[in-house]
This record gives sequence, structure tokens and C-alpha cells, in this order.
Amino acid sequence: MKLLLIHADVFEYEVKEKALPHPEEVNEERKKLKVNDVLVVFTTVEKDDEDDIDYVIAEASKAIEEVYNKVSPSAILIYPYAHLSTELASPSKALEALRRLEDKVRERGYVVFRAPFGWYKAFTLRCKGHPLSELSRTIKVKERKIEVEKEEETAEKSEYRLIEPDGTEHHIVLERIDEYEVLDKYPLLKQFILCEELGKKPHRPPEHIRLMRKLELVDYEPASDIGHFRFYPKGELIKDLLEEYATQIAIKDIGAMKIGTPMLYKLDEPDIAEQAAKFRERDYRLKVGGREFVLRFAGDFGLFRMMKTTIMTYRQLPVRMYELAPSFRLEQSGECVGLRRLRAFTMPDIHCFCRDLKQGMEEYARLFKYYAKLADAMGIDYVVVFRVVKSFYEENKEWIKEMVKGVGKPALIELLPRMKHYWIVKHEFQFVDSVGGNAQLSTVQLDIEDSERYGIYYVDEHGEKRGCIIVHSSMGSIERWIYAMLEQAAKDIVKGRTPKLPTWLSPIQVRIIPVSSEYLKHAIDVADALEKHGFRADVDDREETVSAKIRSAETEWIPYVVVIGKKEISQGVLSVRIRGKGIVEMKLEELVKRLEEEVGDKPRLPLYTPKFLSLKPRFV
RNA sequence: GCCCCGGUAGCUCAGCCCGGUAGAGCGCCGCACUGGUAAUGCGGAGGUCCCGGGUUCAAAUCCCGGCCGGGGCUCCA
Repeated sequence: MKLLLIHADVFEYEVKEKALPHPEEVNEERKKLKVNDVLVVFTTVEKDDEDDIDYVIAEASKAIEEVYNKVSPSAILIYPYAHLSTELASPSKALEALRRLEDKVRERGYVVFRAPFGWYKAFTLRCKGHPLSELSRTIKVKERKIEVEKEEETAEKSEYRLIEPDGTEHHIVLERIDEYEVLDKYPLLKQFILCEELGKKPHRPPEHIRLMRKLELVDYEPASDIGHFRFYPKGELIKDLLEEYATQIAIKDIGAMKIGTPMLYKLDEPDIAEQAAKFRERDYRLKVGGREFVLRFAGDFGLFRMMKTTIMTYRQLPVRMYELAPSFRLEQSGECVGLRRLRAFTMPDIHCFCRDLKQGMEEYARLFKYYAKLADAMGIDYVVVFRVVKSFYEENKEWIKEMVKGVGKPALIELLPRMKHYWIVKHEFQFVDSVGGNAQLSTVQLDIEDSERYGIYYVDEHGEKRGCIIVHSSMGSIERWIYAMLEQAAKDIVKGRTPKLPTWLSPIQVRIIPVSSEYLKHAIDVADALEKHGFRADVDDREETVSAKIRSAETEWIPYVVVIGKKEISQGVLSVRIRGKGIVEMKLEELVKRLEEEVGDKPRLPLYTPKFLSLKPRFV
């Protein structure tokens, strides 16, 4: 319900013609009215209000009373006014709501008039023009819907199992997790259960917020919306490396085809509207040229549209599609915490279109395996959670156990009594951060409902159109991986160990420090040699002492620091300070070999900051 | 959305309780030092104390209102 409240010196209306086929009946005396010193309440009853009229009436009368007390008019006039909203309630419900609102306000002892409903009316209004003379209120039905959903969830409770890396299965009851000795072996999993499943949230801000700024990676941007971040050069480099690696896994390992689809969709397109409806108030909407659009909150929008007109035959399946694109979700303002949850983020999504359940399960296991590879490459320890429809689990237990064994980690299994969503099995790689909070990284979902509902088909052996099994998946947002990487490092700080980033993701992999400007040329030569091999090396050419330069390199978490002076030049060796380990003398080739081993097949990008430290601006 | 906290130099913050010329560290600039594995020394520049109103001889400081930000809670097909 929308209310526009105007405190008027005078308000006068006169009924003209019918605006609806069956307007409210009015006697002669209600056809014309003139009131002085009146609070005019232009009122629009909206579609959503029908869900809980009692609530809306109660809130609206409260709002009116509140304004009344502030401006003290001598009367109230409720005026039906359809033009405050685009989603109107049905006329009968609207009239009912207005009548009840009138009664409710009158009950409270005010002088109330109500203009007739369903008529075109002429009116004149003289607004008093004081600061409180023009106000608006919006009343939304919400609370009750949520309660209803919660009831449904608790109605049928899930059972839980724990599968150890060797395949041993345990029944567990979440509320009694302290009683299971087996869980003591897996503290991360236990913490995850406490936080995610039992709702015991941490009370401290996660460490990555401090680190992302300290390392000059990422920062808040107050000029944008909440949850939209700025990336400094080093952060942008990490983001690009991760995107590159995600793409590499998608294309080379998984064999997907990379596509691109629009960011913006028409809300009046039926399939878009249907998907958007599921998301309720979590999407970004904008109006352009009188048309309503929605920003993509997932990759499905454009992909499914594309697949609708794609001709696929049974010989081509599984068809795997990959997209790496920004998504936007209007998460609640209070829920956006650093990089843990954003309103704008970059999603690598893969969808596999399969012939049958068997092929779907094969694809599922492949995705599972390669998503684990990404986490391993980043040095991130994660928790595995499967959510499975019970009957499916009983029949395919071994298939799940094989995956669990493959990653060598225990898995929590939630058994759902029956199908609740479109998937029959899904898993999540969950991360537990330095303060005990958690976030989902990647997920794979096996959708066994026929793809026909999306209008997606393939042609079978007999030339017939058939729906397929869809495996939906996301490698997890790039920003969230950065969160996990920083939090993983923060856990080392807590344990008193030297925090590090994986070498392939370090914005500067090698820092060369000449002992004095005399050795600058040699330092540049070493940096150039490393650069030729595809590594990122810069030179600290500032007029500082060696100690000060070492300190800078350490605070930047640079994995290799090379000091070059007289000794190194005469002996032809490098003095290499390895982060967290100490100083080792080695030849340039040995350093290159180490870097090759550590970076391996991961992407290599050049420095995003100047080669000479003296030329680098300070961002934070 | 709700609750709590915050906004003072580029950054991190002190000063506010108890009103009286605006502070520190880091960073930045300059000078000296040609340096050996976590901070060389000295000097300098830099401020709409978030905005508006009120109280007062006088407001960064007290009061009221607002804006912005952060955290927590709720939520997360």
C-alpha cells in the first residue's frame, strides 16, 4: 500500500463519470465535498496487500495517526488514488481495504471522510506548504510470508550423515554434535556445522577486510552501492588470474564452450519474469524508456534463452556451456560483509546438458573433481557438504563416497525426505573463515526435472525431440575466492605462522633489492631475466636502507626477495629470502626452477604495477 | 529491514566525558647518509574536525535533526 499525505488548507472534490464498470455506489451527499484544514491521504492498494490485508490496514492506520499527531489537522480524508503504483490490487479488494481503513481510523476517534471509489473526480487542493505538509509512506506485506515458509521447512526434518574420507558412514544428529568423537578429527567441519547449520555466528568482523586494504588489493567504494568494490592494480591482477584459471579449468579440463550473454533483461519477457519472481526483492531493477529491466542475478537467464534455439543431437551430449560474467544481487544492506557477500560479483558458471541420469552423474563427478582442483591450487581448505534426496542417496551411496574419497576430506550429508527444489543432489564446497564464519564457494546441482520446462531439447536416435538432464554449477564467485584466500592466510596469522599468498597469485612474485644505487643495473638485469620466464619481478630502486626495503617487501607478502650487492655480483649467486623460511643462496636458474614448480600450469600475467618501486603511487 | 558503533590530515587514530589558538604515528616532499636481510637521521607541507540547526561571549567537544559508512541480527530459490 502506498500513501501520499498532504496537509491542506482546503480540499474539494466532485464526482464526474464512472472510471470502472461497477463503481462504488454513492448517494448525493457524498458526490461533493469541501473540507478545510484536512489531512488528505491519497491511497493506493497494491497487489501484494491482498496477501495480508489485516496487517496492511493496521500499519496504514498507525502511519496516518502518526502524521495526524504531528500536524494536527481538523479532519482526515481518505482518497482512493491509483496512480502511486503500477501493481494494483483488484478493485473489489481495494475497495474493501479502503472501507476497512476508514473504519479503523474512525474507531480511533478521528473525523474521517472517504472519497468514493471507481469514479473520475475533479478536485482542488491547497497544500499548506510547511515542512511536514507533504509526506509519503509505503507499507509492505512481508513478515507473514516468511513465517509460512519456515513452517514448511520444519515440517519435514532432514537427517544427517557423516562420511569419512575412507568411506566410513556415521549417523549424526546436529544438535548433539559435541557427543561425536569422530568429529574431533575434523574441526573445520564441526565449526561449519555450528555456524551454518546451527546458526552460531561469529561476532567479530572477518580479517580479510583489513587485509584486502593493507595489501592494496580491494577497497570499498562509497560512491557506488553497498557491496560494489574497487580493485587496485594488485587486486585486479589477482582477479584476472583467477578468472583466467577458472576459464582454463572450464575449457581445458571440463571441455566446456565459453559464451557471453547480456547483463540486462526485459522484465515483461515471460521466462525472465518467472525466474525473477523466484528471487523476489533481491534483484536490481531499473526503468529505461518506460520499460522495466532486471540486472542478471545468475547466468541462467541468457544461457537458457540461447539453448532454447540451439539444435543439439544425442551424439553431441553432454554439451557443456561456460560463462564468466558479473551478476548482481540486491542483498540486504546489513548482510554485505567485506568480500564475503557482495551485490556485484563475477560468476564462473557451467551448465552441462546430458542425455540421461547416468550421463548427468558422470558429469557431476567431473565437475566435483575439477572444482576441488581450483581450491587446491589456491591453498584453500574447505568443507564438503552434500544435500541429497534420501531415496537417491540410498541408491547411489557409492557414487558419492567415490567423490568424497577423491578429495580426501570428510563430508556432511543432509538427507532430504523428499524433493524440495529442482535438484535431486547438490553439494557445496564451504569455506570456514578466520573468525568461524562461513561462505559457500562452488556448488554442483543435478537437475532431474526434464529440461522441457525451460524449452530446451535435444534430438534422439529416432529423430525425436527430448528434454535433457541439466547439471547446474558454479565455481563460486571470483571475489569470494579472494575472500577465502585472504581468510586462509589470516588463519596462519592467528596460529603465529607467516601468512602467504600462493606464488602464482602473488601480485609481485620476486622483489629485487640492490644494496645501493651502484648495483641497480644488475638488479634490473635479474628482474628482466625473470620477466622473460613469465614471472613478476620488480626492483626496489628507492633511496632507502636495505633493512627498510626488506621490511616493505615483507609487509607486502612478497614470496621471494633477492638482495643484490658486491658479493652476489662477484660470486654469481643470488641471496634469496624465501618468505617464512629464511635466506638461501642460489643461482638464478635455481630460482627460476623453483618458480616454475610453484606456478606450474597456472596462468601467468605481467606486473600490473610499475617495475620500479619508486614509480608506484600509494593507493591505500 | 532492525539494533549497535563510527565519521578529526592521503591512511590509522588521539583529543570530546569536563567548551577556550587542531594533535600523533605512518605516508608524502626536501636535505644529509651509498646502505647487507623487518623501520638511518633531520627538516617541511598537509585540516570545511561529515552536513544543517540550537545552546553559549566562545562548539571538533554539549543538545536536536539529517547524511554517509561499518559491524551484528534477520535473510540467502
